[in-house]
Amino acid sequence: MKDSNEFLYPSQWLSKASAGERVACELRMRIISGTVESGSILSENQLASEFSVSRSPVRDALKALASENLIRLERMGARVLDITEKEIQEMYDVRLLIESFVFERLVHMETEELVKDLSKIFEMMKIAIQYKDADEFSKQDLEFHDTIIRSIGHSHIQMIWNNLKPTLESLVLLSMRYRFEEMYEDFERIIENHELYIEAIHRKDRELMVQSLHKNFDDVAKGRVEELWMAQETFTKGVEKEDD
Amino acid sequence: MKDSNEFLYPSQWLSKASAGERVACELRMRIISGTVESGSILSENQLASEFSVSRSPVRDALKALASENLIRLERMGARVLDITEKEIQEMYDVRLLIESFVFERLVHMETEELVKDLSKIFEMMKIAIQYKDADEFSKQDLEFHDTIIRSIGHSHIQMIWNNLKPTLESLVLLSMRYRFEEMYEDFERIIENHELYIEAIHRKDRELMVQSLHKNFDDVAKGRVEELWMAQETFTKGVEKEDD
DNA sequence: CTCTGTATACTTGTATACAAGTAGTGTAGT
DNA sequence: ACTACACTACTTGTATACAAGTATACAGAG
Repeated sequence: MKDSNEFLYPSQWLSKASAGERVACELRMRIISGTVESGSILSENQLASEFSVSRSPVRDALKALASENLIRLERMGARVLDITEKEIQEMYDVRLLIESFVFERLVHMETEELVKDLSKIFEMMKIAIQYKDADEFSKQDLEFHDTIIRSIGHSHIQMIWNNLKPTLESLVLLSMRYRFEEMYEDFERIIENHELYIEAIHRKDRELMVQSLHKNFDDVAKGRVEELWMAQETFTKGVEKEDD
Repeated sequence: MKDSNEFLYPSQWLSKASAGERVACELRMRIISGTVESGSILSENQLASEFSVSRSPVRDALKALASENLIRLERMGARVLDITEKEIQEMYDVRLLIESFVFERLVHMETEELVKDLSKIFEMMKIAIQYKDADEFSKQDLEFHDTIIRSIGHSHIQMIWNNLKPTLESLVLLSMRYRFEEMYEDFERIIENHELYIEAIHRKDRELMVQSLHKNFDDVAKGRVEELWMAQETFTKGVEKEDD
């Protein structure tokens, strides 16, 4: 019964996805979780046979992962890059850069609609926690930030976010699965932070925004990377429990 | 003799490029210059036959352009998005965001090597102006900023820049070709600004940095978009004069 | 005339085939 | 033992083939 699902990425999320996207999502999870170790060389043919698809979708996937800086396309094969503390910090930098920019815009905008949308997502996050559904929670968490960023209608900021999002999605998925298993009490705080976040947007309180922003970032990755990497076996096990 | 080169993108720059990159670069120039108008639908087959390649490289190119927000991949065909004043302003936002971040890092770094590298590029820019080589000047201008951004070794900031760079390259190419023809006197000021830029980095003078940063941005696109679009015929004519 | 079904000519995504180039291996000659 | 050369195994990039899906136009039923 253990072999029911060998994939790290939630298969339900891929219902409408092409083979290329499937390969990309799964490969991304494996790279970020460390299931495929950094430094190893991936070849198109090898991946094609591993995922039982042709080289075309694999090529698409590799291009996508390369643009996310998870692999580097070399003359022969694609080298898996490692995700160090530095990489995480860099993503943190970019998120801070983006969301600070977004906030600055939000202060001068009508945010009523946004706050309503965020509240809805917030409620769904709470439900996901109640039902201990790490994947659903992760999805809503990403959707939360996506909604905020989308709201200012800045296509180039959106582009940056869109490029960062897949990697972040993987990180959040892995992190949340781990914490549902091992640090369930974390979620009380996570929920509080999101509530604070909404409140900050509602009140257009820049100080509060930055504060909750930092707290939120800390919750996802910062300072937790090591225990994240230490717990790979939890990630791989954690996949099977979602299907209730 | 007018048909010697129907391409907008400098063909010499593509010597080591794959067919996919060629298509992407040329198509990008056509979109940004307005040669293919916004709203029109590009199909893979049509482009394949137009560029005399197969669909595979065309697909690569379309994916690249989609990630740069120049086209949107729809169910049937790829819709060319238009580059309005708003888009230009957005790119300006991102550049300001990136380079401000970079500067903040540079202030705490050893910049001697960087200043030397920039000085070299600066000299080459001056030569390019002397020889009225708009394409070479554009290349060096891009290389100038690339060098600055690369110097802080921040892979995610680099990613953002790498995604922005192709579009910017096209914009700069078109802008510079136009100005070599019509506004040659501009270059004195452009050169001054770059000198200021180097000086700012050398002295680690944040105020001067921001100042030259703004001046530099203004030089590329801001406030000049309209005359840029008005002068499409100059762009298309301007291609043939470079090959001396 | 309007609505509905269907034929057609597109589209995309995937699979496969092929050409050209590169790393690594082994072997022959010194 | 060591160098030179060629041969094999891969690699990538491109071309082509095919399956499945979708928009358009047109014809026939109401």
